[in-house]
Amino acid sequence: MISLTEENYLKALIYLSSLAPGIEGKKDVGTSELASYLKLKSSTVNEMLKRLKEKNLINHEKYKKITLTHSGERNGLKIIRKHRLWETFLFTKLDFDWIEIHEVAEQLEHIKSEKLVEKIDRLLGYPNFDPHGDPIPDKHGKIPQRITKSLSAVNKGEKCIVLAVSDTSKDFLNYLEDLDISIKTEIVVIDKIAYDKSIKIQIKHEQYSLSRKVADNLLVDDKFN
Amino acid sequence: MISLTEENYLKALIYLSSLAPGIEGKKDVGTSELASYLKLKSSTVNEMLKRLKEKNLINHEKYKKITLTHSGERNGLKIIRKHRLWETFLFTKLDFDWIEIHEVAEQLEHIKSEKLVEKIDRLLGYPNFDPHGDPIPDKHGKIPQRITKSLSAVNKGEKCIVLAVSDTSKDFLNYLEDLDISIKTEIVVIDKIAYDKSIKIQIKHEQYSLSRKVADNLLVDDKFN
DNA sequence: TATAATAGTTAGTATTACCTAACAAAGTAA
DNA sequence: TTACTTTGTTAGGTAATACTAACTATTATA
Repeated sequence: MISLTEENYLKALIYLSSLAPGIEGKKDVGTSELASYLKLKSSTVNEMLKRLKEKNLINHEKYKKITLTHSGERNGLKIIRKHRLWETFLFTKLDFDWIEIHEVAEQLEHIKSEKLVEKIDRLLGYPNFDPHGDPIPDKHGKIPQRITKSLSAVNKGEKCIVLAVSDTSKDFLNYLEDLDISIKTEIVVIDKIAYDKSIKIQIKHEQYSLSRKVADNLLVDDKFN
Repeated sequence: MISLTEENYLKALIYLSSLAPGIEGKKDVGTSELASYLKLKSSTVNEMLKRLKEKNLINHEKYKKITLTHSGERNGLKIIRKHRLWETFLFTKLDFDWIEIHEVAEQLEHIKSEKLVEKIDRLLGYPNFDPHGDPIPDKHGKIPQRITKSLSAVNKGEKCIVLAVSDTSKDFLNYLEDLDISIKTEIVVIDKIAYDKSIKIQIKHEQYSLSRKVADNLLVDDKFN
C-alpha cells in the first residue's frame, strides 16, 4: 500500500522530471530539488527516498540522482490522472471556478477506488484534457498529445474556441475571468498588430486587445467550424 | 484543525450515543465501548480522549462516561452529513451499487471543502435521506425526521415505493438485489398472510413472498400516487 | 460485604513523517 | 589544486496514532 505522503512524492517526481515547464524529454531529479518543491527539509526527503526505494518505486544510489521505476511511474501517473479528472469534474459538473479546483483536487486525488475513477471518467465523457489544458493520462498511463496551437497562431479573421491555458497562475486566471474568457469561449481574431504583436479580438459583441503574452498562453481549437 | 482520526472518533461517539439502532434519546458512552466499536485498544482511545477534551470536543472526567460538547456534536454531524451526501451522490449520480457506497464514502467524508459539500448537496436536490434511509443533517446540523412507515404497515391492495432500508447489512442488501428491489422500486401488496405475517407482493409483473422480517426492514412511501 | 469481573488508566514501545544540527561528498571557481 | 559552495547524508528529537503489559477503579454477584 502506498501512503498519501508517498503518493505526493511520486507525483512531485513525475512533475519535476518530465511535466514541469521547459522540460522536453526527461530530467534527473536531486534530493534538494525535490525537498524545495515539496517545501520539506532534505533530511526528511532523504528518509522517504529510502522507503520508496525499498518499495521499488524509485532507483536511488547514495549521492546520485533519483529516477522512477516502472512501478513508481505507473503509480504516480495514476494520481495525476485522478487529480486531473477531479479538476474536470469540479469545473464542468459542479461549476467551481477555474482557480479553486486545484486545491480540492489535491485532496480528492488520494481517494482509493478504481471504480470511482472510472465512473467519474465516464460521467465526464472520457476527457483528454483538464480545464487547465493539461493532458489526462488514461487508465494505462498513456498521456494524450498536448494541445499546441496558441491564440497567437490563429490567422486574422478566423474564429476559434478556448480549450485550455498554458499558464495556470492565479494572476493569469483572474485576468481571464475579468475578460470573461473561459473554457469554450468563442474568440474571433479581428486584427493582428505587427508593431507590438498584440491582437485585437472579439468575444460575442465586445472587442478587446490582448498582449502577445496573453495570446501565447491561450490554447485554442480553430477547426471546430 | 480536526484530524481525520479525530473526526472518526466524533462520528463514532455520535453513532454510539444517539444514532445506533435501539436508542431513543441519548446514551452515555464509555471508553471500552468506543474502543470496541472503533476496533482499537482502550489505551489508544484513552489517549485520544485527552486530546479531544483539550480541544473542547468532548466532556470527560477520569473513570466517567464520555459526552460530546456542542462543538464536538456540530463537528461530528458535519462528517455524518458529508458521508451521507457522498453516499447519495455515488448511488444516484454514479450508479454505484447499494453495497459499495459506504466504503468509498468513508474516505470522501473527510474531504475539507465547505463549498464542495454545498455543491454536491445542490446537485442532488437537497435530499433529506441517503440511499439507506438515514437522515442527512442539514448544514446547521438539523436532522430530518426519519421515515417510519415500513412495508409491513402497508394495507393489502395498496401500492408503495421503496425509500430506504432499516437494515444495512450486506446480507440484507444482497438479498434485496436478488429480488431486484432497490430505491424507488414500486411494490404492490397483493396479500398479507395472517399465519406467519409474511406478505405477498408484486413488482412489475413478478410476484414474490416476503417474510415479516424483510418487510419490516423496507421503508416505503405509500402517498406518492 | 468481600471478591471476581469489567472498565478505565498509565507506562513504555513502534511507526510515520516531520524537524535541527552536524558532517561528508561533489561540483565550481579562483 | 585548494578552498568555497552546494548538495546529500546521518544522528537525534518530536508529535500523532497505534500497540502490549501492568495496574487501579468501579460494578456486579455470590
